[in-house]
Amino acid sequence: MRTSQFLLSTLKETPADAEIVSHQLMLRAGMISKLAAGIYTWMPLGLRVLRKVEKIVREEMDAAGAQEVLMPAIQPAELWEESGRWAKFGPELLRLTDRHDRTFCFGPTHEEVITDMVRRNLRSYRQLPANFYQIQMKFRDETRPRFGVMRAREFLMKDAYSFHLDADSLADTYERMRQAYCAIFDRTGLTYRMVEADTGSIGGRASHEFHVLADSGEDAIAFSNDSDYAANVEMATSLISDAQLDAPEQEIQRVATPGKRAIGEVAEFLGLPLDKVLKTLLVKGAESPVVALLLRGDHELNEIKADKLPELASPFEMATEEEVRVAAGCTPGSVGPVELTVPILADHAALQMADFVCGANSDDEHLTGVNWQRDLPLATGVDLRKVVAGDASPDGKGILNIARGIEVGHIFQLGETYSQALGATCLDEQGKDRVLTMGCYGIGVSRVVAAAIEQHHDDRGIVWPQALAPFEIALVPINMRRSELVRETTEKLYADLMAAGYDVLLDDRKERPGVMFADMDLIGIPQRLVIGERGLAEGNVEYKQRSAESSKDIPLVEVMERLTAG
RNA sequence: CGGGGCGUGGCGCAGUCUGGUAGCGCACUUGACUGGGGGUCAAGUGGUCACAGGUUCAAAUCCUGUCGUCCCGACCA
Repeated sequence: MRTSQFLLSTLKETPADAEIVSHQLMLRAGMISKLAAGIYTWMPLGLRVLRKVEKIVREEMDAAGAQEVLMPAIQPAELWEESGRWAKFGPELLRLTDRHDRTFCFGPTHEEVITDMVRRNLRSYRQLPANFYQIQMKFRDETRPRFGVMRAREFLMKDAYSFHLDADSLADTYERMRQAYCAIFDRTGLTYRMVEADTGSIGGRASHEFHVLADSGEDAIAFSNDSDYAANVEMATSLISDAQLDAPEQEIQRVATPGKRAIGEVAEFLGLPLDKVLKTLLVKGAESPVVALLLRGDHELNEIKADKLPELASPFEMATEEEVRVAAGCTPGSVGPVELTVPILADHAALQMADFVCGANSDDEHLTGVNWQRDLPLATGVDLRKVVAGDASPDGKGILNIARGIEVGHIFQLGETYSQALGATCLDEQGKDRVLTMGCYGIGVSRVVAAAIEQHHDDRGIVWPQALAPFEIALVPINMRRSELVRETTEKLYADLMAAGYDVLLDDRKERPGVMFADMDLIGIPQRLVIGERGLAEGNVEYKQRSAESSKDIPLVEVMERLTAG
């Protein structure tokens, strides 16, 4: 491709409404163009990258035995009523009415459609297991679309659905998908982690998320420094430490803490570290009106874990100020477990505190020097908190680090939720009708593009991994219009590289070198060859990797082999 | 959903408070010079000032409403 025939719509200035670097760079590089909130046109440069991701995904899905289909973006409401999701889905579901007053939605996902396709077309266990995928635009009417294509309303997604007669078959395909996902993300050249994930309301046994690591990621991931263990922070279990409980040294004492409500204020006021202060949260209970949750002051409640406790109301909800007043007789800031008459659940770490501070169940007062067993009975220990960096890895190997990640893939075992609701069945070997069990596997294709930039950029622009780059090699001739030699050499190189199968971008614009360099850097072409008279006089061209600090001269005659060598 | 900001040429912004013929930088066009990291000079193109209504002799500017867009928040005691 020649720049003279390619829309290179680069900007020097950063558009004001782009918050994160991938969004800024995608706009500046001219990859995307905004049409409305969360809705973007993929321009030629951006589309090339999107297609690279798609190609990798498609190849690996095919290799893993999945069959490609393409389902409608517009889906009839009836189908969603059958699955029960027409009512369940909120305003995120974009609903439409056609001229005949029939109701539709723009598909945010395709479980219903695929299950319908399967129930109409699959009859026999001989056709199973079957795994279908598509790469398609979805629409979710997010409350607050942001970060460009990272969290867009319209986005390109690969979704796959597998169908099985039994759980073993599902587990087989699930494992195959897990491996296919690893192959896919390996090939992108991105640094990622596969993590254990919350199966959420959908249920099912196994669930893994794939996260591209980047500081701007919206999710926190905990992973061991000494094993393969990795989990969403929401999911990571905290190990019960076997450390001995320190013996009490202080007497229990009531102290005034006027106006100190937040745990940090109390600790600061008393001149104590956060981990000496016990945090008491009152939440709505399942059977009693409120339940107290105890955490060490420096730990945070993991609501996902709390939500799963049978003692608590589901969904998880904090008690109101009035409920706190009724149960503890004080404002939320002064609640403590001593002589509290509601059910108490304590995080394991909270049970190992000694001589700690807690609320006194009286406004503006706290207790110091509190100790388990002596001053109050040992509470029931549960896993309540979010893990923090430095915690022991739950598999017993190494300690946990925490990194930010961008969720780009999610696989999970769906079970019979949709096949049951829609009546997707097949005959088994005995000729009996059996409800199919399903797996579901997604990849946010357009999000991968943004995630790649979040992970690979510098102050000059994008630094594409070779596998995702819109072009692999940039040819930058210096003074092509004045020098016959430069022009001929460049044209020959261009033809040779194209013939060798490279995606090459020849910058044949009538621009000054600085402009060409800046543009090639901004759009992130991983390799660059500069052809100038100066170098050619020595028989050299200048080679530079986008990620490298400096360039080096290489003999023109060796260019082809040097590039092939990487 | 709640709160806040912003809508002025393709992009970034000034002008709004204090009403009086719409400006700057970048980009774009043409020419000259220049020619290895966003160059210089000159001449140009391009704007119903988001939209609707109102006040006024006069509205980008004041008032009312609508729409768009961005940010923050949705309760860790």
